[in-house]
Amino acid sequence: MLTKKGAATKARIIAGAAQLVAVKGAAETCLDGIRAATGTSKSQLFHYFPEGKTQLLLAVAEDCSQRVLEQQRPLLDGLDSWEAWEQWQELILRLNAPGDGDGYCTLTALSGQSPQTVPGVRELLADHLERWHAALTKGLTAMRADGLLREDADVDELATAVLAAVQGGAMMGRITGSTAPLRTALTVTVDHLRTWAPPPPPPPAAR
Amino acid sequence: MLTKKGAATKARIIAGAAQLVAVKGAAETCLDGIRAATGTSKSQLFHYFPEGKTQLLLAVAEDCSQRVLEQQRPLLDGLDSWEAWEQWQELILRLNAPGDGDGYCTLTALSGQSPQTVPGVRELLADHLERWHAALTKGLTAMRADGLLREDADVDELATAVLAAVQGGAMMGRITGSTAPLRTALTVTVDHLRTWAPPPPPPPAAR
DNA sequence: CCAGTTCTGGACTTGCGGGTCCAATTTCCC
DNA sequence: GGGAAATTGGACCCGCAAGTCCAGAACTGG
Repeated sequence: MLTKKGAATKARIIAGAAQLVAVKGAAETCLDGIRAATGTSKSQLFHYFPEGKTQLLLAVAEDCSQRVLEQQRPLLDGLDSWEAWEQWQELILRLNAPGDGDGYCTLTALSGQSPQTVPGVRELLADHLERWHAALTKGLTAMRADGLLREDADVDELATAVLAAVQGGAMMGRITGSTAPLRTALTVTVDHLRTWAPPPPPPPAAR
Repeated sequence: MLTKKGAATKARIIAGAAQLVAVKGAAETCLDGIRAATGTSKSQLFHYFPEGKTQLLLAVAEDCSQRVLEQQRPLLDGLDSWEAWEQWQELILRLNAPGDGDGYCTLTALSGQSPQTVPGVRELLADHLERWHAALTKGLTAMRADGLLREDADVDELATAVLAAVQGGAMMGRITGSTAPLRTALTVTVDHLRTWAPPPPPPPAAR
């Protein structure tokens, strides 16, 4: 049971909490801050999240995980050509720009902190990575089937490397306050994918 | 002024705090826990770190940054051959094994949390990455000079990519509880370095 | 060995933040 | 329109953890 108004309030709480977590970190975000930021009262917080802060943080993590993947669609599901990869790269860079931090910063903030604190977050993040990885793998597999990658390319490993580059690059970017590391890491890694393109066909006459 | 005994106590506090931070996270590590773990009293904590917890955490971060780099030496300073890179890879994997977390986990724990909380940590981490990056770049530059890499290789970018792979791989490993992602990311990225090796000299007779 | 400093133990204060409670109000559905 | 259920406000409690304080022990240099 949850009326339209109730659902709206709940969503508002999650959004506000995500914002605060992204800015201040999970531990430094107190319920009273969330209350103030969302124009709610303490009782509402516990009405919608009876188990308190941990449940709320978990909901925030779920929401952000969803959002992060959603923001990459439909590109993420169609990484089956070099053009698609290029567009995706640009999208990733744009999403990691200093701005709002619509989920990105929030998730990473949680990933650094809550795994030890909030039960379930670790599993959630693992699942998140898994889904992301699966999408990359799917695209690479399609490319291999299309002859854009050599038959002996290990798409699984390549996908892992790309994902690691994104995570690592983003983390370095957060620390240095620049998008350059992410841009470089992504570019280099996707360039690496290209080294797995089959050799150009020998000149028609030869062999 | 700091007697021998005093210095020992201070070091003990830092080490104990680092341990706790690695396990529970910075926010969840309370002074009383540190006190208990190091067999000290509250007054000692504030005697050696008058500014309290933030100062202590910063000291921990400094110590770990030092240690992380130190653990990689002397290999880190001699990455000027493919053999050296291979050994370094293995060392990194070993250091990121589940075990003790001698600095590794601590630093990453801090990097995810304290930048917003403890002033100075962000700068410290940026410096840490910078030094690490410089060492990688130095090795690659030497290799390029030795003809192990093509002249047009961008050693700076390559170093960034390697570093991102390490960071991202380690992060994914922490979440999934496996060293596989790091191993894969590192392997793939170092393999990429190899694609920048100059083409093998054409067979002596030919051309 | 003896001042002066450094080091140590532990009790105490204080504020903050998570969580509880209940009474009032609104919304939903019939 | 009326009653049950969902929603809201805000005062209150409580424990924990940061930080303070001071008295006493241990160490240092001359």
